[in-house]
Amino acid sequence: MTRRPPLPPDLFDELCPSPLLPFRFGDKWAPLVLHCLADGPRRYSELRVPLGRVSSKALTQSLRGLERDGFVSRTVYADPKLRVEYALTPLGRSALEPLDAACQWATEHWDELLDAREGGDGGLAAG
Amino acid sequence: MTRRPPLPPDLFDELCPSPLLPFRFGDKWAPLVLHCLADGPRRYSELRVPLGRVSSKALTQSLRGLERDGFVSRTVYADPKLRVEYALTPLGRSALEPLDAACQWATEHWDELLDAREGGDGGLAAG
DNA sequence: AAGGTCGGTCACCAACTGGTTACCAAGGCC
DNA sequence: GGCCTTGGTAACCAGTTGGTGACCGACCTT
Repeated sequence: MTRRPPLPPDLFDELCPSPLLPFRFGDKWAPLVLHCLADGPRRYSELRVPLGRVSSKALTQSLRGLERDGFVSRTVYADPKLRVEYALTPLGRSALEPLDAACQWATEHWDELLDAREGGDGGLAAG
Repeated sequence: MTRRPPLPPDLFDELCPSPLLPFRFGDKWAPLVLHCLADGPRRYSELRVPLGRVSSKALTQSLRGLERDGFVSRTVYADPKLRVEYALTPLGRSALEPLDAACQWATEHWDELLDAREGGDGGLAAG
């Protein structure tokens, strides 16, 4: 297992468009999970760090959904002790492209999105 | 007003990835609405045709959300009689790019998506 | 005058989403 | 032995989403 830096707790800070952009990929946490897996497999407990407010139930749900739909693979290692790793499948990796495109679009039009929201009730459509 | 063909009732047939793709843009109907507006303004009743199963309430909700977030504009004409037209704003038009990218991705990976779903319980994550 | 179309609103309701809390077994550490 | 970590599951509950059906005024046609 290559040594990669752990996922920082502030990976998704308040200004990151990912959680707020009007695109949804799967459920609430799915796009963030995919993003977390972009640079290699991660363990369940690793994923919880940057997501912060995710409950174990919600994360499990997201992961099960992503696994069921073929975006991530789940591998259990019992080497010396229990370890579960989630990794992107080729399908999941290919999905990062449109996901990133959506994220980049949101970043580019962030100001317009905020302008439109001002004077409204403060929520993106279903977002 | 240029003469454009009316929206066909079968615009979104069962095999069209739009309604099933795991990306969500706003609420359930929003991406379809945006797609319907791609080639020019449409009236409320025009939009109901291709959407088919949408209730007036749901369509209104979608449109209100898209309007609030700056994706579409709503214009009321009382010329001789009441007419309400919805049109894409520049922001809404720009959003078609990542939306189409997502749709194209889903089309390209349609087989894989179906394969993954077989043997599952038949639903895309939150889709 | 009667009925249809247009563009909705309102009340009600069922299903789904997602959060909280408690709980669990297996293994490691002190 | 006792507690922590890991990777969850189960029960409960509140909020949101979205469907149905009734209804509405303004306008047009017959």
